[in-house]
Amino acid sequence: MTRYSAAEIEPKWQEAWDEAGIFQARRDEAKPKYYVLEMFPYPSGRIHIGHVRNYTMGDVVARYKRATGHNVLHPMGFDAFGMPAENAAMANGGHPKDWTYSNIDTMVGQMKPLGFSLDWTRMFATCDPEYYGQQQALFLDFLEKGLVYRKNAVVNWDPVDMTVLANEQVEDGRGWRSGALVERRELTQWFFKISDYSDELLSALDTLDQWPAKVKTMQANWIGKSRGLQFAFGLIDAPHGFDRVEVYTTRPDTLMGASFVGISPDHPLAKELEKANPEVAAFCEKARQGGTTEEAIEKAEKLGFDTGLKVRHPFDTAWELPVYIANFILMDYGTGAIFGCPGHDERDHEFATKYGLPIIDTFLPVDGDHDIQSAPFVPAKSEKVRYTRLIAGAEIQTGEEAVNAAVDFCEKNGVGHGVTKFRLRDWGLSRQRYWGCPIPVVHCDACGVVPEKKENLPVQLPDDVSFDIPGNPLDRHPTWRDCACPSCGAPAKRETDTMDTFVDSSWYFARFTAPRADTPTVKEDAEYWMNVDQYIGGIEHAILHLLYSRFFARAMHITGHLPDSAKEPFDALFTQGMVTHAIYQTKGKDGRPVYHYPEDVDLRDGKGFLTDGTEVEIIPSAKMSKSKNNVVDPVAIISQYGADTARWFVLSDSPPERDVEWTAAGAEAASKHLARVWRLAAELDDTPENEAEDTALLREMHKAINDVTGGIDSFGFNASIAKLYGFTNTIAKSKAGAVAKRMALKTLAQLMSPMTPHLSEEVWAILGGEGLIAEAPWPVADEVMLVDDTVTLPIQVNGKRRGEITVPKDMDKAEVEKLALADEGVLRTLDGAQPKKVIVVPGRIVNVVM
RNA sequence: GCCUGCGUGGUGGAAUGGUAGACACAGGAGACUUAAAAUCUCUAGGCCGAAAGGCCGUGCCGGUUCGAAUCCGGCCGCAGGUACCA
Repeated sequence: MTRYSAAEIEPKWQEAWDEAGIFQARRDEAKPKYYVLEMFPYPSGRIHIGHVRNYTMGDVVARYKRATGHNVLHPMGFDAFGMPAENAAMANGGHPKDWTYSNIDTMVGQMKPLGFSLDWTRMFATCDPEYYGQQQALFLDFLEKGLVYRKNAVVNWDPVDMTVLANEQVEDGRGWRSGALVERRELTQWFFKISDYSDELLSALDTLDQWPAKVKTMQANWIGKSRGLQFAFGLIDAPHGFDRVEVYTTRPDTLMGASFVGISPDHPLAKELEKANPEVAAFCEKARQGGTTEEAIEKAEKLGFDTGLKVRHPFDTAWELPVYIANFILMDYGTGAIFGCPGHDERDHEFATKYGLPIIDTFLPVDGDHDIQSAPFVPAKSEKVRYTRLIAGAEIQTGEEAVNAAVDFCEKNGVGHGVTKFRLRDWGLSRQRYWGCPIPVVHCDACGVVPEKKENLPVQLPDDVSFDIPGNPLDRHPTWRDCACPSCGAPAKRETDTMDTFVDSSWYFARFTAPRADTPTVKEDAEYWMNVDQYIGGIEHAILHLLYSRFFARAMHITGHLPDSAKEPFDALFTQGMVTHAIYQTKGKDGRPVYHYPEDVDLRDGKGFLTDGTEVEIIPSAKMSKSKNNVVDPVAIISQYGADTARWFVLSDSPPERDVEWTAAGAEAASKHLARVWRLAAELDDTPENEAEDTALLREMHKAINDVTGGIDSFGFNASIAKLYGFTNTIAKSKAGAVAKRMALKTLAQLMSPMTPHLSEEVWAILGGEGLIAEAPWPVADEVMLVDDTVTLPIQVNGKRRGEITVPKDMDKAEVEKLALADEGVLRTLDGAQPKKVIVVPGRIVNVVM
């Protein structure tokens, strides 16, 4: 070989690793274990550059940990259930199963050439009956322990297609296929009791010291612990059985600013009024229109309906407040009823202004005024304010203090009681869809809801289904539903709801420890491999997936499937940024957006055109998403430059946690650099030794070991790569002898090996390294070689740099000050003036203040 | 709407209280070559200046500090999440 050829060396070394079987994980008590896991992909069809970035990061960690003596588990699988497979079946015919497994084949075929150090023998897809059967077993165990139950909850209902829609399928309040106005409709659904663990899931965040602070903050806010007052307003002239309206408020201190009571359209009182009053019924119907997302509800126009009913204010029985039905109050939150305080709440202010309700202040800025009529006064709860209509506590106090005082006061006076509530709701897992894990229960006329027997698991999905009409094919399957009641044996019907795909991804990390076992986990394997030492995935999973997994680990512990120590299953978390790309969109005949692949769009002068000349609308920087067609296929880069170049390239430049707008500029340069490293090794001559040059090179080598290792340890792969560029330049320019250079190059190959494993093996072999570099121990920096004797200090005058001095590392402050004041640039700037003060920060800087 | 981040040259980015722009891309100049490719060398934030040097500069406005890209307050823009996309 006369030049670097990725095509020649990469398959060769992949074979060598395979033959040595070094990536197959086996329990070995003699070594510390290390479990590194990247969030497994959805099999959308082809891998995209974001996957390459994600899995390369994981592979760097896996290879580095292997080199530092760890017994590494690094598995891969597929999150294979979900809507896109059904959408594909609807759009193009075919079966979700075929579509999914064929995608998995393609993606595995694309991943293997990248040379990831994965234990492929552990691979599974969540749609394998072997996997989801064990998930059904978990479900039954959870059910037995009271962790699962049924209740009503709202879904997006498409009244034309007569089907439940996912939030994604609701566009501007209308069904994506029918175009009909979506309504919120109640359905009986299965729930996990995650809310029982709210407090624990919140407080345990403090123990996750290797998680990003932002993820913990997001989860804490999501769980949303609040202290408030629950009390009842007495209704005047209420319908029979409705003499009270129970409300919950986090701001009881503003009770004297109340101007109305609002109830949800799904509140029992609203439903009662609806029966007798067609006007109420019409309003409630309108109020139920639109999707179920928090965003849709919050952003919708605030609508209210005055029921004509009044309640008495608890502290002034002569004070009557009107009762409104309002579309922004959800039955799922709190009690489904609120009191409105327009003076100190944006939403209530908007509502009061619209319906001409009074706006009353209860507190104002400590010194100053605030025009409460034109805008609400909403300071942070921690800020001190001056109360004008005080319930309890000091006149001037923080909102927080006032809330506590008000709760105490109300309790003493028999107006309700203080309660702690959480925003976190129970996890609805029912999906009215085919391509998911069947919920293993049976509905029997005599026995009710009966769990399926474990020996009958898995409850398998039937293959003979069609997607030509909307709705759940399991509901209309002629025979699949029919079964015998596991309890009494009478004919019964299977549950046709399947599980949310978040269930599938909430325990796959545990399954990887024993992927073929005939129980969900195996004690010895779970105890040995858990926890995941390093979990790596997208920030988009910061809340739901991670919170659900934390709950699941607890539930699996309770049901005996995970040890107590695995209740927090991910020791360290790293959230890598997303790879974003512009979306190219045109409008179809029906006015709906049509998305175009980047490779089909010509960019000229900031505008994009299709091959037929049509201009496309460019939506900048969005998460790569199959449904938006803004994905970039890495195959072109891999086939042109090889896997190592692709790996090196996705790690260079951008810090791993940051989002990157994808651009292929620079792949060429990455490839050139790898070729250069290869050439340095291949063309190593036999220059005789030269002590000064050799030592200088070896010093740089130890610094490189130190810096590159530090970069990998802290997920600063871009920083490691910058150092590796620098070290390569140093070697190339060095006049050192062949012995020192060989040592430096072998070290360079090792330091690069987590990123560019194939090239590193090749260079290692060329230089006569022993065995596989993948099995060589990681180099260790010699502390002595890292220390420089002198240091260059910048000298500032009034914070502006005017010169620099080079001094011995440990020179004392007074001496440094003297030299600094003698500096030419300093003297020129001082221009004879006496410095007022000189600040010397040893080893860092000198600042002269004049 | 709400929660969480992010914003630095033509571009990706470095610097987490101490020399702003490391390293790299694109650019410019040059060497080698008949030529090209490959490789190598130099250059490079903006403005003024022949140079020495000076002034300005990290989304915008203000503050703290001897010193702020970094800390604090307000604003603008972008991204992620918002419980049925995964």
